[in-house]
Amino acid sequence: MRIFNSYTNKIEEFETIHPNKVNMYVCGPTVYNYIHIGNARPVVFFDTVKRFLEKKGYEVKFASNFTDVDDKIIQKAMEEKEDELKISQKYIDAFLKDLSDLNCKIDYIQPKVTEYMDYIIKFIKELIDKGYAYNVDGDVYFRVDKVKDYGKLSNQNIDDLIAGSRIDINPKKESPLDFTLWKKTTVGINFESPFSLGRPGWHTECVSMIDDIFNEKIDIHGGGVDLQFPHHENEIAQSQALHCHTLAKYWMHNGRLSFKNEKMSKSLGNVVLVKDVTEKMPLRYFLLSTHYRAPLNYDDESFAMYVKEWQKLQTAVKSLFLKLELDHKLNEEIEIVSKDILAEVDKFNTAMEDDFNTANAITSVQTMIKSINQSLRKNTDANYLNQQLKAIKYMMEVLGLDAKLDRLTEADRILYDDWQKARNSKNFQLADELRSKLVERGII
RNA sequence: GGACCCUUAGCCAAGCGGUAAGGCACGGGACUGCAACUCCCCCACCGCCGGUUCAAAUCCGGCAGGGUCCUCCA
Repeated sequence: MRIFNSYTNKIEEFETIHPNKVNMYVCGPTVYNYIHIGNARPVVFFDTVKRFLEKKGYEVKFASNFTDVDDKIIQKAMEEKEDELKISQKYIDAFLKDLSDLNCKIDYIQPKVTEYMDYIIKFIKELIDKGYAYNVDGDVYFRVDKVKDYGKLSNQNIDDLIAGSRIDINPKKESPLDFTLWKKTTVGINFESPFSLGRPGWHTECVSMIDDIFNEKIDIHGGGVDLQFPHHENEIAQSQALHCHTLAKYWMHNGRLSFKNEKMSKSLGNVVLVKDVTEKMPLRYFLLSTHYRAPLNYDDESFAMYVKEWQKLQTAVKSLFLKLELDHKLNEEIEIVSKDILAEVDKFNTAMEDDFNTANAITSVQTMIKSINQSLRKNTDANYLNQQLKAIKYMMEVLGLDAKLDRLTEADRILYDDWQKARNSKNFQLADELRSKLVERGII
């Protein structure tokens, strides 16, 4: 398996640090609002990565944080005259709901900044003790020029960064590039620390959590490209300072999502929230339709295409499942031995192993769909149909696409029989009534 | 000002030196009680110009257009 490593800027053979074990971390949301579909891209993508690694037999330890201490949350809390923790909890719940709707597994480790305060403080203290951080009147900054290779991940050199720096000059900092580890403040939620009453800086949160949860260099660190600089660069700097390593062996960054070729942002007023998109599976399908590193553009016209494709996919899988059920021939334990099906599954896996090329993997899904429809037209034997079902289910599980295949109840079978009888006796009015019942129950 | 990326049919999108995957739409057939679904066929010389090569969408150079990062942003 090959993965593009943003740190080295190369496609590399994937080798885990420990045999058969993958430790991975993805930067999670700052919970001050509902997430939009751009936020959903890394979530869905890395969920897919995890699914595939697990299918390959890796034991995956996956963590993704909730930033529940942040200026934006404080601001929101003041606006809504609500307690900050309530605000963040509200949006954590909403986030998890969106994830479930997008069929993302939510059983991963979910650290919150508020629950990690002791550890974060200890982490900052250690940086100060080792001379990598300094305290100025209660504010603590990280000394960037003490770390060599700063800028390697985002491929920028320090001199250019300083020259192009548009950050307002902060006289407390030794260098404009130094970033905040601890901010002295009494506004909003704050915590006691040896430095001052205040709260931690964003860049130190993830790295502290990783340090505690994994206790060593991890295999994969993921997030959106926009986090590459400065967030991930700063995480690496802190890790270099304390542990002399780059925090993660493979750094993975997904490309941005735009809306009608414009940046999706609140200021442009073109934000599409996940909760407002009713077609959740098509959304997931859409998010995986382009290679994760490429930019992805959302507009209603192209999204409609994916809605349609999803329906086609779902129809085929449901029909196949239904046929086997009605014939009492469903066999989920079957082994795939048919050469053409094996070849397609193989092609699918090859695409996924090639830096998670979901776009090409989806091609295999479509090929399977076509061949399923073909065999449903013919009188294909149940053995082959069961193998096809097994193959398509495997692919859909990896991609996290759920067609909701429920076993038929006795009542369902009777309903279906009655429908067929009505049709055969040309009682079309009754047939149509029964058909709409079947559709309603999601059977056909 | 610095760093970097993209441009493939009407639309979405693979490919990454060996002669254009796939999907949607369109058109032509078939199936069909009506709907829907489905099947078969058809559908591109890869932004423009030049270079390297036996061979280029794929490498190099120039031009045009679009975008990203350097600042909170997934």
